[in-house]
Amino acid sequence: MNTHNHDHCIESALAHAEKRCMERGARFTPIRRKVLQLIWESHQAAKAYDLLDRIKPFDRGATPMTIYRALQFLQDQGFIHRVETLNAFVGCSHMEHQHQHEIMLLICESCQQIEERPAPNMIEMMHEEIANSSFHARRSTIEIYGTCHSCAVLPPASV
Amino acid sequence: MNTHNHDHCIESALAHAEKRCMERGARFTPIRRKVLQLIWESHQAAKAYDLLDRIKPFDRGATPMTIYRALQFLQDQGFIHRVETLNAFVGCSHMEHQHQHEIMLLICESCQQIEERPAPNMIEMMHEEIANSSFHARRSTIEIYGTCHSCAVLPPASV
DNA sequence: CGGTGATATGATATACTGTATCAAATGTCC
DNA sequence: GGACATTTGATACAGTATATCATATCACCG
Repeated sequence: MNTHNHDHCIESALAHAEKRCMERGARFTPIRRKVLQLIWESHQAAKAYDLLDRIKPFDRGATPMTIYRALQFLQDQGFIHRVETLNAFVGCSHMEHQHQHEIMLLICESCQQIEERPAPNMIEMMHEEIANSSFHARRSTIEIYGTCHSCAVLPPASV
Repeated sequence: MNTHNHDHCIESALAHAEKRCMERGARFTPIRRKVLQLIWESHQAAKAYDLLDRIKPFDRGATPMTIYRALQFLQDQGFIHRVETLNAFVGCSHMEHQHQHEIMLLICESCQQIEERPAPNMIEMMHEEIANSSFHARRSTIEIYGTCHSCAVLPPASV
């Protein structure tokens, strides 16, 4: 994850989002596009007020509402995930999937990069483990903290 | 979970906490005890500022710091869990366990009651699912939203 | 086209959540 | 009973998020 063409990540995410909006008749406005682009500038989670600071050079009148509205839209469309344990947001890297709630976020405590992974077997095991309490699960938030491969091998290269 | 002697829950939790503090040489001060008691007044998650309002009749000079310090202590001791998706706190009902991080919280969207359950198999499955990404997991937050048994059977009795 | 209703943005205020800091009080232990 | 650590008091402020009303833009249809 450390050695990749990150510009491609960004372009790909934006293109994918644009396509999805077309299909759904949703409006991928300049603000929404810019916020998504800013979020994708790294694989770390972006905080709302950091995004606000970073969008101001492009949108001088931006306020918290500007950001939170865009974030809400991007979440509704499944373009980003909220990282609950960080009060922050990260780009969704599995936009092609339907069950985007059945994922887990792997959060590296060393480099802060976040990897999204589908967790179908884990979710199935969860349903088994709650079966005898007769709880009907509808959605789940799964956030795992630890050390990513890169950081386990060598000191965190660049943050 | 709806039909139980809840006074017993509270007394049991307080007694258990007191015992643990004794063993560890930690101080179970009146403030800490009161906050834990208030949290245990229901099986729903308690918000910090609600706790503040509710402690004021007993501690007129209480401030946010009063609450947050007590919450920090109770968390450190493993007496409560933070519910990340709610910014709220709930009593820990498995104080006897050591691996108190390997749990999941089942949150009923109807009655808001929260059940804590150990999730050993789920955690093991998680480790399997992340093995090929060479991610080393250290701790996890798992919060499941859905419908509890009581609410599936009959309309939410009392909130 | 031009109107009309829905959607998006601007602008302001405010609510909610959580932490920093320094001083005073209390407990612990020799 | 004095020294040190822990807890609490008190004040300020940082960080996160939403409510609300006004204005602008878009989509669609007549």
